[in-house]
Amino acid sequence: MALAEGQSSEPQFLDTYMPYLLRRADQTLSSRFYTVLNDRGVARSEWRVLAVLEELGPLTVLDLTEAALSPQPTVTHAVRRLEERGLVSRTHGAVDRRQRIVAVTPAGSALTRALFVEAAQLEVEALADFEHGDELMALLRAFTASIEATLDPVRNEESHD
Amino acid sequence: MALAEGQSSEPQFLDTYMPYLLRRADQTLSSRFYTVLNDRGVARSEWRVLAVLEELGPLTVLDLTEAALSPQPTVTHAVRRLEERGLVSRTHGAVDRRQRIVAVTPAGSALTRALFVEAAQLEVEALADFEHGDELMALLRAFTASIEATLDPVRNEESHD
DNA sequence: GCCTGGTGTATTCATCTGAATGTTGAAAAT
DNA sequence: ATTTTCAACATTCAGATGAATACACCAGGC
Repeated sequence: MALAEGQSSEPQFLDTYMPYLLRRADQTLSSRFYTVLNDRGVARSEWRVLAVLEELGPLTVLDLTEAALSPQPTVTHAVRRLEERGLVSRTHGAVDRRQRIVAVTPAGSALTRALFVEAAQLEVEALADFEHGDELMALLRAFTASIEATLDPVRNEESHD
Repeated sequence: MALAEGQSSEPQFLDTYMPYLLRRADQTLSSRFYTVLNDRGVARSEWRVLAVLEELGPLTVLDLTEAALSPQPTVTHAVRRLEERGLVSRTHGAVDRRQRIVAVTPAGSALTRALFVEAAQLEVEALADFEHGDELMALLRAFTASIEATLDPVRNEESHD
């Protein structure tokens, strides 16, 4: 990949552009796990829903949307497909009948835990040669919290009710 | 968001799962810029192509695929759409006539530089309240390099020819 | 009760994505 | 030169995505 002619005006944009660095790290790290998902016939949006449900327990669609970092229609579609495969169930909310409470079924939980194991293995391998994994995680959590505070300075409390 | 009943078996998977932390940081950080892209009618895959071309100069489709972190068909589609809008040009490779050399046009360059400005502004705002931006970036670069070395231990050299 | 405004979820539909495959050209072997 | 093999890119097509919108239900005022 030979370098080009002019282009000295924007010498180092990408190398100091945080979203690019984050995405590049994610992409590089996750590529092998995406192969696993493809082999299991699980879309990435479905994996995100399953992982969050397994981790947090039954949730409404809106809570799922926030936790799974996905738009609400994407979550609804993913949940429908997962329900058709018997991996999650949907029940009407008791207090608010508009809400749909989504929960993993035993089959869904088994699949998700199996994926957790594979994901954890790949993570261990990836972090084996890297000294500062804990430090990086701590910085990422702090960074995310910082941005959320900047974007939305009002509600510094969550799930307080 | 009340917590659920059982689920103490996997207490903290997501909070120590690097891809989730990376994605969460990216998502939170990039949400406002995605609004900018939507307003400009630029798909994310197109933005990635434009940004890389502006940064690195004319590239083949394969080099674009690597740099833009996108699958080859996605890049080809994005390039076709950008060409239809007059934002990039495609010429045949001189040495290898299978190759297509993709380059930004002046119009594409102007648009991309405008997007760079907006992206940089949002980045500055996001990093304003965060002390360890440089440290985080350095760790991300080192982490990505570490994974790449793990995945592909052979070629420790790139663009050496 | 009946509106009216607001929130949670589903649906629609145009578009994007990407796995699989095709096409074209280069390179090596004979 | 012809064949074979491989690499670069394009195309196809089934499915995923997500903005816009519709629908269903709740809550407050009357």
